[in-house]
Amino acid sequence: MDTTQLLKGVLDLACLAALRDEDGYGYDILRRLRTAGLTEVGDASVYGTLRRLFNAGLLTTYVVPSDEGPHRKYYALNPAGRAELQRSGKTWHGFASTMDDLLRERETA
Amino acid sequence: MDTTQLLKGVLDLACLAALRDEDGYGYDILRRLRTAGLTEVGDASVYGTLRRLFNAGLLTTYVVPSDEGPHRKYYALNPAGRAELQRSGKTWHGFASTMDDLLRERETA
DNA sequence: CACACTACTTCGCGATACGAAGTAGTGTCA
DNA sequence: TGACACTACTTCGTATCGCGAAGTAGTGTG
Repeated sequence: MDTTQLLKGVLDLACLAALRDEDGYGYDILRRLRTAGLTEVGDASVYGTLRRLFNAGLLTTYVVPSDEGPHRKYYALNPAGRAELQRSGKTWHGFASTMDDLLRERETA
Repeated sequence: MDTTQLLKGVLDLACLAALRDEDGYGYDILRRLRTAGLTEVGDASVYGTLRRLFNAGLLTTYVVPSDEGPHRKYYALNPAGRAELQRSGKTWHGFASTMDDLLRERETA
């Protein structure tokens, strides 16, 4: 189900969104998400999600050696990833506004 | 973690919200949620969630026999439930706006 | 040389939403 | 009378997912 994915799989969306404007590697995306406000995201969750998105054919990947530490596995959105980002972004907004309706005082009803 | 609960357990919030203005029994709450827009919620999920909320001490319950079918197990918010509704409602809004920020075009950055 | 930070992987756990199936009461329609 | 549909709830097994813990490995600092 789509809704099922949404009820939990918000991290997918978040990772896709974090990659929209710029390629990034796992550790960096982790920082982006935490900076953005998802302060409690675990590192393993992000790495796992990125791998899942890659396996789903939504991301491309390439390894870049780094002078200041271990190599970095970069991820980038491919067309399918962008499509998915847009699609599930819409789903999210729909879901969020449904929840807002539910939470809004129903005095007017 | 709180965030963990949020990432998936939105159904809890939805059920609490559905009970805010009026007591309800499972099947009815299922309809409320579906009417509200959560069209794909499974019945077992709702029943399970209500039982979980009850076990967590957030709901009271009472059985009412019905003339037009099987008995109905009503649930009602108790003070703890109302507190939780408000608390996790806030958490939800915070989370939702974080997601909106992430999804919003970051051109201004 | 110990430690901290970066960067990623693997493993196992717990929570949970779901589908399927079952039980049971009422009403309808032939 | 019997088949069926709708209401109302329960139980069971499954899949997914986010997470913590642990491990590997490279770099820089005290």
